[in-house]
Amino acid sequence: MRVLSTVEAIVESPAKAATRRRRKEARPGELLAAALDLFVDKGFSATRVEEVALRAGVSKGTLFLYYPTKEELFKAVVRESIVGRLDEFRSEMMAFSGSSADLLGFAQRSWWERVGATKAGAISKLMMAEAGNFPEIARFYEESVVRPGLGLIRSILQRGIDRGEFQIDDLDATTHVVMAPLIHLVCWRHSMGAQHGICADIEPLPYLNAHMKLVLKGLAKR
Amino acid sequence: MRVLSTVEAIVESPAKAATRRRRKEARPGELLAAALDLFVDKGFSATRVEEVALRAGVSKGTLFLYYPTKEELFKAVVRESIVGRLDEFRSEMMAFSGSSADLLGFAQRSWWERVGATKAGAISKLMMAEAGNFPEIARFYEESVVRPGLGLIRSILQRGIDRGEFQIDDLDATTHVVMAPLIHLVCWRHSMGAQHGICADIEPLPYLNAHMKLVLKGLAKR
Amino acid sequence: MRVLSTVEAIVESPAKAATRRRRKEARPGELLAAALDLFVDKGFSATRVEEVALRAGVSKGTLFLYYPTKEELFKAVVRESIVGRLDEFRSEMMAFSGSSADLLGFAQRSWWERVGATKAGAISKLMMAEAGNFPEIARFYEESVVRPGLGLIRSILQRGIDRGEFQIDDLDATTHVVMAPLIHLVCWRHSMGAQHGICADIEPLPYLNAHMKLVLKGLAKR
Amino acid sequence: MRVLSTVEAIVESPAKAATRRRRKEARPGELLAAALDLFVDKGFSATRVEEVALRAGVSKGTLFLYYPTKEELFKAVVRESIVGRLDEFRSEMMAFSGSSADLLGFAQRSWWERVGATKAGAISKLMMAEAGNFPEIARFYEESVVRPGLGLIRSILQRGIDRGEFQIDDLDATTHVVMAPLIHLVCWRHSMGAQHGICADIEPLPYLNAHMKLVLKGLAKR
DNA sequence: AATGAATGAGTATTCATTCAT
DNA sequence: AATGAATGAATACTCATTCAT
Repeated sequence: MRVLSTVEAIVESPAKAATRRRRKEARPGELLAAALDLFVDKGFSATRVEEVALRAGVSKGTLFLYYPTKEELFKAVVRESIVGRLDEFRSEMMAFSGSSADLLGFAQRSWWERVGATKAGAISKLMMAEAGNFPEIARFYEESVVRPGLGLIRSILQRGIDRGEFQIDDLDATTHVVMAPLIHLVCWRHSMGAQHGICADIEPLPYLNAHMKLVLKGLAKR
Repeated sequence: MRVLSTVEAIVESPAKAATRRRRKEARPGELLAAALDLFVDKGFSATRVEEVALRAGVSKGTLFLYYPTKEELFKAVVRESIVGRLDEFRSEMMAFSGSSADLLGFAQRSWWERVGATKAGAISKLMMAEAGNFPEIARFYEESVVRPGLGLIRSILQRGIDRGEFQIDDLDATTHVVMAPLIHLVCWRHSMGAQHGICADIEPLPYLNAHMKLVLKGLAKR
Repeated sequence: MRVLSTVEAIVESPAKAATRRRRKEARPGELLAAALDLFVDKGFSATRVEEVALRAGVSKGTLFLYYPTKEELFKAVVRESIVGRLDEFRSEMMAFSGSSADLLGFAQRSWWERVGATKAGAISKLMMAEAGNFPEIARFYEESVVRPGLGLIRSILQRGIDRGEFQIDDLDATTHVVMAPLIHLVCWRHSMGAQHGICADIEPLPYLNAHMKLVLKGLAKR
Repeated sequence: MRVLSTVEAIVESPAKAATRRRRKEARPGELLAAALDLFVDKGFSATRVEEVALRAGVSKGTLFLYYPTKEELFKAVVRESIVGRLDEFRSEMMAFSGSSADLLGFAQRSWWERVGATKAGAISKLMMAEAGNFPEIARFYEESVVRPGLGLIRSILQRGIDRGEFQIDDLDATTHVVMAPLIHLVCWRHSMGAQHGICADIEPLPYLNAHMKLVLKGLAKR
């Protein structure tokens, strides 16, 4: 038995409604962030959905309102952490006008700042660990992340060859070799390296510098 | 300390006893081999102990006779797959008298043939995936594999510097960078690459060649 | 007892208010109709309240505004589907002046047309299925449907005996036997018979004819 | 550290082994009996598998050792309670040499004693309640129980016609009508009738007598 | 009154582990 | 030592019910 004052009726109602709506729109993001943290940390199976929900500040039931199964949640995490990032990169590369060596260095730093050093970087380790159990996701990941990523590096190397800057015998294999230390870095940081005080982590900046130095000298014509 | 009843003592023939003893001694190895396969393939949680037992040709109960928990089984798998290979390497390296470039190439090939291409190589992927859930075993792995492995590479690089063959600014970081593509190769082969028909695998030999070419040129003095 | 705010009072037009009131009065009926359909079809447990709400065109929350629990909804469905039909029958029977055989045939057809063939007929199947879980409602059903129904048939049979038309040894048992095929018909139609293409349904009219023929010949004096 | 005496080794071991084996062979039956009780009583959904297990004197997990899902358990209950019974009947009917009226009476009594009055009788009610949720089981039930059952009655009626004992217009419809009171009896006894002190049950023997009397008179030639 | 987002108790099912034989 | 039947804790997912708007 509640009597609304005219003031309440006008002012309070829309405000509250807005709050609710804002929560609802924020939920998926909050859930994905929580899930990303936990999946990366403990792996897929060892993560309990209830934990994810609690970390996102909602109840178990609410999670299932947004993602119908744990597996779908996992897929959404992978998708969300990556989509769009790569297109961004590609257009930047296209616009680059300096030497191919500089372009490669620029690409490496961009990747590190926008992916490798962020939570999204952990996805690589996650996929490494769970690909065997989720062929469907593995395919999705390879199509939408791995292949485009390799393609990007390959196109830089090709550009270097075309401009007479790089000398490369086996382009495909070399593409993999150039990318490998980057993947390795994020995998390490989110597995062994995450065991602080137990395993030594890799210092990213010196590592990235050494990587670029080695690669550029290794690729250089002459 | 169990005393055989006369009935058992009479019934059991010497031949049978010998067979059984041989089986018994082989058991742990069979179990570890089966477990390694499955752990590498599916990860720790997704592997059911019954599957391991079945693949090893024994019953579930028998497995627990040898390894009191699934975690202990996992640790035993990692431990067993690692022992002693590196000392072998080290003494070979010590004895090597050619150029440091040749030594590095030799080390890479030895590693690939004796570790990377074998089941033991899969351990790297397994540790990458499970380090977070097994800190103790991660430490063990770091101490007995990672650190010595890095040490080995580092000593080769140092040898190259000392002999005026290599020019390296940041030795520690470069050591990691040189090793990274090797770890990456085995990780890939046992995760994404294992999804035949779904994800493209890396061709190991061209990849290893490209790796060595890039690294040697990248390290070379002048 | 809620007091409308001035805003609401001003904004809400008389037309809207009327519409809403009409809707509001119609709600319980729409909900019960939807619930009846689903309960009959799928049983109590397998029916989800959300489905009921959806079918009635309201939200889940609204349903609970009218019926505080699913059980109460169920009871309301049964109660509502039963009320008052029998009194109608009774007075028609009282007024009947033909032979008792004709009266029995007339009663059978009336029942079929007004109950058996309608949604209300489905209640028998529902009660058969759920009596064990709803003792209170079973009692209610027995008192307001079964007993009066049997009483009606019984009084027709008694009329036949009194008028020298029927010969019956055990009146109570025979009453049950005469009624049984009718109950069976509706139960069947709403269980096995409803599995179109899977189970053969019973053709009602031939079945009812055969029933009447058998019963009348079986009851006839001589 | 346990020392077996020769006596134990010889005597105890086989005995115990036998006990175990006997238990294992008895399990399915015990589980089905428990499940039948509960399914009949509470319906499929309202029965918890753990209850079934406990009533059978085993743990939840053990039940799933024998039946992989609740639904499979249900199917097994239906199968077990019925299969074979019908073939039994059929051969007895074939061998019958008396009048068709006697044969019908004999069939009715046999059914009652061996099915209707036993737990298996409850299956009819169970199917009535759950057919909508288990089309697969409904089909199985109709094929293996309903159709053969109706066929049996139909063949008796046909025999009566052929021998000039019965006069029947619509054989198919009449078959249903003759069977209906029997199905009704078991449905009633396991739903409304089971609510002792709440709903009046049907007395089976007078009911069956009245049924046979009505049917025989109703079918008789002349 | 109406909504639908949120809740959390409840349940089928899995699987590491135990233990009688 | 070996077996495999039995256990029961753990967990994904459902759904009646609540409640802020």
